Amino acid sequence: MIGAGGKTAMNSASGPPETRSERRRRRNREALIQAAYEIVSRKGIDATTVHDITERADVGLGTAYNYFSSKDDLILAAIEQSMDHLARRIETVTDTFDDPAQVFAYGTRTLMDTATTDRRWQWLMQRSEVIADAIYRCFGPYAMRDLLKAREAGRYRFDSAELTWRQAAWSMVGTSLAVCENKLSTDDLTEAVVNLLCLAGMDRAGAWQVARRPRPPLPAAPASASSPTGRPEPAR
Amino acid sequence: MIGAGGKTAMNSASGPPETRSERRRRRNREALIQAAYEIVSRKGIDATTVHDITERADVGLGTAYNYFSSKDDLILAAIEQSMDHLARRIETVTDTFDDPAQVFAYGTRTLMDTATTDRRWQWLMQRSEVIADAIYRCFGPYAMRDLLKAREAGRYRFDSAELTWRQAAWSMVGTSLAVCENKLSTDDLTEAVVNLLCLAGMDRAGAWQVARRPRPPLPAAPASASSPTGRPEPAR
DNA sequence: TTCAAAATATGAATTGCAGTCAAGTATTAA
DNA sequence: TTAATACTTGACTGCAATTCATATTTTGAA
Repeated sequence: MIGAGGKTAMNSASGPPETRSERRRRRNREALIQAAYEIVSRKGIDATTVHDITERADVGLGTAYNYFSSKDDLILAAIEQSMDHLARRIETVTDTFDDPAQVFAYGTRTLMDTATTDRRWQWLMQRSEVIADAIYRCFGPYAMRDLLKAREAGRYRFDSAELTWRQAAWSMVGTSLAVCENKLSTDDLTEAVVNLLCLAGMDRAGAWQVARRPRPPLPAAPASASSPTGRPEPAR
Repeated sequence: MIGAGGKTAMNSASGPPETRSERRRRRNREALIQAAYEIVSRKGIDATTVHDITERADVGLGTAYNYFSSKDDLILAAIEQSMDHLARRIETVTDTFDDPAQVFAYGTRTLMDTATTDRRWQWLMQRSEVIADAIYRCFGPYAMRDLLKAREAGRYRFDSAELTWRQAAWSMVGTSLAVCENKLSTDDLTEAVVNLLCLAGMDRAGAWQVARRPRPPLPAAPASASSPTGRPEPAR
């Protein structure tokens, strides 16, 4: 599982005990999401067939449609789970920051680093309309909270957090995609963060100052969601 | 034709006279692009089939593949032509501006207005990874020139025009898409422009001042590239 | 003007995949 | 034990992109 196994762990504590069939349903659903994530990571969204996924999840083809309304729906669930997981890992680091302006800066930078470094994310970048929206939704609650905190602290100066975050999310996708396609270098990411901080209303000097601070590493990811680096294979 | 018929007009002035077959090739190519544009405008990219396009262009199905390597390639050509046309129309307006900071502001605002208002563009937003890249490339030469001019004039303050424009292009797509999907209102576009001006290094007060200036209308579009407004029909 | 080689055009056939559904299997509750 | 219900399954359907063998047009040399 990717997104930390919430349900499994909570079972003993709360909720009605699962029946056999509930257990099977949950297993199937999770297996499908996990399989989808693995195959997409390897081949990219377009080259992944529903058959690939169900085969890997070891269920019948039709079963996928008992849980998800379409191939895209299934893959989206996998993407969201992985984003959710990343958001939590980022949170454990930014929780230790003193400067509220640095929280958003670290988050956006780490997101772009991951998108351009992790083989799994690189494929996703190709279908950017899906990704951008997923980023907006999955990281949105964290990001907007961080934006607002920094504004209250007088570090940022924007009008609508929602609009600012939407623009930031899309620009991150554009920037990351460009890095994946070697149109930008990894070094440009610092400047990209600077621009985002300006978008959020910092002055340029202050933005450079924040963006240049050393970045503590993320906590290690659990095995099934680890972050292999390198180029995806040229499948399809 | 959409993107102003360069070749046709130049013929009498320069270049070797076209042979019959060159003329036919050009006619076919243009007919395909025009047909692609019309059908996509009506039904959206996904619901448009190559068959639709060749039928409308009045050529055989296979002919499309003599000119374009794939459906996407063909549709991309149509999109680029229409963007090129819009860029020129914008240029005729911004040529009259005195404040260099206003040129980029007008361009980005008009682009988003068009994307959210013109039925033809609304469909394109659905495939945003295609659009964002096309915007980056087609409007890039104009946009980066305008960015640099404004920086020289001391109105903007960014580091790399390329990066700034890339981020701006993607955020415009994200913003426009959100407006198309009624997640943002048209009124938010002014603020979106303000944020973009901040991205380019203006201070917020100055940005609001520029973004609020009255915007002269675009020159009327030629018939084949006119801008019908309203929602696209819910095809597919 | 004639003709054959080269360039194009054409649409029927191929290919490949998303999604459906009738039939089979497991689970539940009485 | 059994009937009803819920879920699983993979062969099948439908559709659209792309290919390719054949037909047509164009060209230039004789």
